[in-house]
Amino acid sequence: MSDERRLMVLRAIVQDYVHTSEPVGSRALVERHHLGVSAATVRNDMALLEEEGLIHAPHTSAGRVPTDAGYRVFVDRLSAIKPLSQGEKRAISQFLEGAVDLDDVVDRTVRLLASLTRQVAVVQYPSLTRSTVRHIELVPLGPRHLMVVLIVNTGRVEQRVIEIEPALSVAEGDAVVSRLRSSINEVASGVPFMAAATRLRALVDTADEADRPVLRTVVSALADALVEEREERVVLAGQSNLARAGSDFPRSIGPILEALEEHVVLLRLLGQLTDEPDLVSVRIGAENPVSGLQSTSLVSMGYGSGVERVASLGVLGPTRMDYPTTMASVRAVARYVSEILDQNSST
Amino acid sequence: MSDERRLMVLRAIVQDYVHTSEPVGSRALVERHHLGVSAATVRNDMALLEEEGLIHAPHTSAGRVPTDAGYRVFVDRLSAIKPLSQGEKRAISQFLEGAVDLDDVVDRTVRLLASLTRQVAVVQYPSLTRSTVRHIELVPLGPRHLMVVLIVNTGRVEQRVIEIEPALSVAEGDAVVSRLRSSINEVASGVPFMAAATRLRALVDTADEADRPVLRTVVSALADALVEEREERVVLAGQSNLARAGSDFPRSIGPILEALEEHVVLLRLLGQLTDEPDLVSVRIGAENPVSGLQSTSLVSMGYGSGVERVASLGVLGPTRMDYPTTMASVRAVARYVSEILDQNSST
DNA sequence: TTCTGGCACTCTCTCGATTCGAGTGCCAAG
DNA sequence: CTTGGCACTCGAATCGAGAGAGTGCCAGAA
Repeated sequence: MSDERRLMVLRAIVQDYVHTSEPVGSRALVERHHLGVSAATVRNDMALLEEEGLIHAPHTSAGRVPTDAGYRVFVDRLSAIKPLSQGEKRAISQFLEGAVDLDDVVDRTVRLLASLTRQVAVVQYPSLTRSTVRHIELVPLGPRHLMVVLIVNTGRVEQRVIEIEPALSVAEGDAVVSRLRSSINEVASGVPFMAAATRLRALVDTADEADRPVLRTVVSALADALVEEREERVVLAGQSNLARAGSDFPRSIGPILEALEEHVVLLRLLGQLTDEPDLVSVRIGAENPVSGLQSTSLVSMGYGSGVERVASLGVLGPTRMDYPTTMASVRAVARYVSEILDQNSST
Repeated sequence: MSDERRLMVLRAIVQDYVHTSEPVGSRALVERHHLGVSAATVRNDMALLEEEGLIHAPHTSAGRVPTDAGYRVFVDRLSAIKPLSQGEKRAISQFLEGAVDLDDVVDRTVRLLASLTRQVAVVQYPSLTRSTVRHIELVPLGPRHLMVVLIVNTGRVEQRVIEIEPALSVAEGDAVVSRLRSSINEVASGVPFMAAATRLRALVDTADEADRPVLRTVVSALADALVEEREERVVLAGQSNLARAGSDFPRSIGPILEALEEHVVLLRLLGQLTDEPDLVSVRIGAENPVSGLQSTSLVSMGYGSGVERVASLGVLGPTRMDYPTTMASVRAVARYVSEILDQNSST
């Protein structure tokens, strides 16, 4: 029995269903795809596919619809990522070139991804876990306040205003601050976050007795910023695309929108990627652990500067989506963003 | 003829309709509200209200529904902002207290507003137009690159990496940078944006001949950041609330979501507030110039530190909304955020 | 004048019955 | 193993009747 053909049939079903969004029957199938067999044969194959749980009939006499498992097989074995046209590639790079800073890169990326795929785009801010400190700046704002600015090699800037005790003297304030600035940068500049945090803590103990109280406050603010979970942010775009595809969702799109507002959950989801680099990951329907997103698929990929993955981006849409093209778009965008970030962080 | 009573009837209609979301008939009206008259009398009043264009019957024999104009009259003349309970106020201030920086304030505000009103919340980032420069920092990143960091009195930080020509010499680089840093801060620190931009440009001409090329680049980057329109950003939350109230929208919620993604348009909308401070502004249905938002109402108010309005925030929902409570929430949140910002910018 | 009760009328919504059609499952023959 | 044929099933669309809610209007009361 032709395993081969059965998979062809599955592929045809997925393609047609994605295209028409209506259950596809045996007759329509043989007409649209020139499988060399008759409708009856296809029906037999369909019965088998249904037994295997790859397709499913909404009711006795309607056509078949792929199940989550069916899409899974399709994605894993029956489709290749469709390469983008030259024009599309150019459009992507042009759109991203113009970004002025990290916020802008992220913003443009998410919009680009949404308009490219006509789905909901999700972009995680480059995470700090692998980042290094580029520079730390201390700015006195008066005798009792100091602004601590942490500049990250990804281009991100993090700042805190701290209150210091005792107050800086007018006479020595500036001198103290520049002393601290240089010793802090000496131990932390160019150092990865985790290491920087421990080194800084060590610095407190070896520092000049007089500087300790202030230094302690500064370091604790920095350590705080270094492990800051808030960094873990996501940006969304294209929510309106959900409404367009509204009929694809069994219940309303409400639960989906709700889930999308739970950024913490989204982050966890994006974090669960298989860690293989340069590989598009697809999570289909109920494979998705988040309630509310069980009728959606998430196509995502890591991106970041250099070889190490820094964060993830992706798109979310109905399980009935055009996987090959969506995957192509996600991959292309992830690569271009990585390039852009590379350029930025090497300057 | 009792003008008075007719307005009472209008108010009752609005209240009932907001409550039940179904057209309200004369019988139900006299039962729920103890107007001292009979249903027939109310019917006569309704006929008049309809002539005036304040209410409208979906079809011959259904109840009446307020028109946009009807809501307008209700908001302007028939309702008072319902004060929040002590507990709600406490909850608001507690929720906002914990914010660590400006991004966090905005983020918390928008979420708070969304969950408080159960509608879509919109918060504009504090605008720079009235802001002053708190400090400008130059950080050398190598011989040919310099990071310019602009710190604003609202707590916002803006940064740019620039390429300089000619390259800084290893020997003199640091000296040049600190010379520039101090002269720049001398003219720009504490100065409002517009003034700072012109002063900086003037500085280029009076500066030491040798420093000019670098200074020119720095100043142009700063001027760029100072007028930067990108500052004009909005943050949204609570989109899922649209789905919940989905039946209130004639067409789907798609167009609304689309409109919400056009941040530029939203900003214009928020900017069109009546400028009276401390006053909640309401734009109802078709009063709203944006296509796609014509079946929604926007309740907004300015906020900001000090007396001057810095930006706006608000909520967007179906025209059929509970105006008194929504207005109360918006006002309360706007006030608290202003307070928070006040505290921050005075440090 | 203004209000009220009564009554005929209109329109939507719901329900059930009927019909139609697409698609299946199965079978017997190629 | 494939194919054509055929009976069967079940949802979707159509139609009509009936119910119900609400109005508009009128004539009489206050």
